[in-house]
Amino acid sequence: MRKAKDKNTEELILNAAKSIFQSKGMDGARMQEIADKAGINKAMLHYYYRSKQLLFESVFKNAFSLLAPQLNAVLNDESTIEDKMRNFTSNYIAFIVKHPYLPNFIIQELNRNPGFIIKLKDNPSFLNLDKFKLQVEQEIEKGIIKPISAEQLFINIMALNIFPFVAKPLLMAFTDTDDNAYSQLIEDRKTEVADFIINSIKLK
Amino acid sequence: MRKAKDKNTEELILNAAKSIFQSKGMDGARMQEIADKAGINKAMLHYYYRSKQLLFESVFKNAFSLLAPQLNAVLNDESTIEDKMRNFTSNYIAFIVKHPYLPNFIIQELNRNPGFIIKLKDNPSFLNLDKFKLQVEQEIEKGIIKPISAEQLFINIMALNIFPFVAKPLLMAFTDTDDNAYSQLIEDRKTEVADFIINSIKLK
DNA sequence: ACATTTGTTAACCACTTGGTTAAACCATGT
DNA sequence: ACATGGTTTAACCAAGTGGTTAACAAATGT
Repeated sequence: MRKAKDKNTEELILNAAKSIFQSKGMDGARMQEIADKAGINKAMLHYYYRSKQLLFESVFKNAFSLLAPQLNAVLNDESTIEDKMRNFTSNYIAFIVKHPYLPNFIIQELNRNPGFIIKLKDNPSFLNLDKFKLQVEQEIEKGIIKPISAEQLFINIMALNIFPFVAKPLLMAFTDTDDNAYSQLIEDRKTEVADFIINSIKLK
Repeated sequence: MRKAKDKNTEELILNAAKSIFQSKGMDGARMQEIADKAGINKAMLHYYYRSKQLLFESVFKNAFSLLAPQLNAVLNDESTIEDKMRNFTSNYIAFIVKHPYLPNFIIQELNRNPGFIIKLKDNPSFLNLDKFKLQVEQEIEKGIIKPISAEQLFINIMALNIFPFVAKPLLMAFTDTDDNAYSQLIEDRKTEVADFIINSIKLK
């Protein structure tokens, strides 16, 4: 029974920590609150993760390893850029709808501690734009899409997909929508964003 | 001499608070650190602003009142949508380059406390999309631009302009650029973003 | 000149913070 | 039965935290 119990508590802590860290950030989170949420004693947090910093890093790496691979999968598959866009926006928005705190959490904590990403870059499964870059250049040469820097295109894709989640309260106020209406806006973006990008870069 | 000294200290505090709050957020900021940065005693912070919360709100409102009016000015002027795009992206990116912490600060703190924006919405100078919405509908009807919801277009504009600042560490890692190269990418976006939007929505 | 108001300081305070400790608990192997 | 190992707990701790206080300094009004 020992191993089962171990994993249970450890996971209990990690889930509670994820929930608290992602909604309140490293600075706003309290170890006691995480312990309460996990339904265990505060000392257990330190027993399993030694310190707040290490517990936080576990949560962060966990979150990052959810967000990044999907990017890689799409960017490196064999479909055309147009198909990539339709595939990606639809899948990615659906994914973030299920994990709405994730992008903001990662962005916020990377801003708090930019050096943090250096460790992640060493990981060989870290996102690599080379293949996508090559494809963009080839499609430009073939006259399929208009000239554009692959980096700029990539930034645009990320911006259009992720920003509406990160800036939700601001955009809700500016567009004067309530929660339901905003969810509908997001839902519409699953195709809107792809259309917007393709319209912009495709040569007819 | 009293008034001059008052304003001096008060402003000293506000500037120090702005700097600390914008880089560390409400939770990460320490009153002592703000006092040190302002070169005054910690008690002065409370003498002038009563509490951390009130000092923070002063900084926040101050920051917000910098970011919002420029949006309003562009959205409500008389130029065509194409001109608006070129004008806006160029001006707004130049503005944020000068205040790089601003968007992230506002977005982060609004996520921490979404109810916070309700107070701001009451302000009559708060951003209003009605005129822009009308213009979009008119240009669609005239066959100048393709059909698109004004809200979606607005979100796209905001996303393309602001996201590269908010997600800078992440995008630097993904595009594998250093600080200089990234600044150049941003610089290029002053025209790139407008082109991207106009290409997408303009009918030829 | 002097009383009053405003600005500034150092010392202090109650409370919260992340983290520790020593003792208890409990499943297991012998 | 009992020793052993990891697991869990309550109580504790030092270092901060935002905030207060009482005394002092400086300017102002009369």
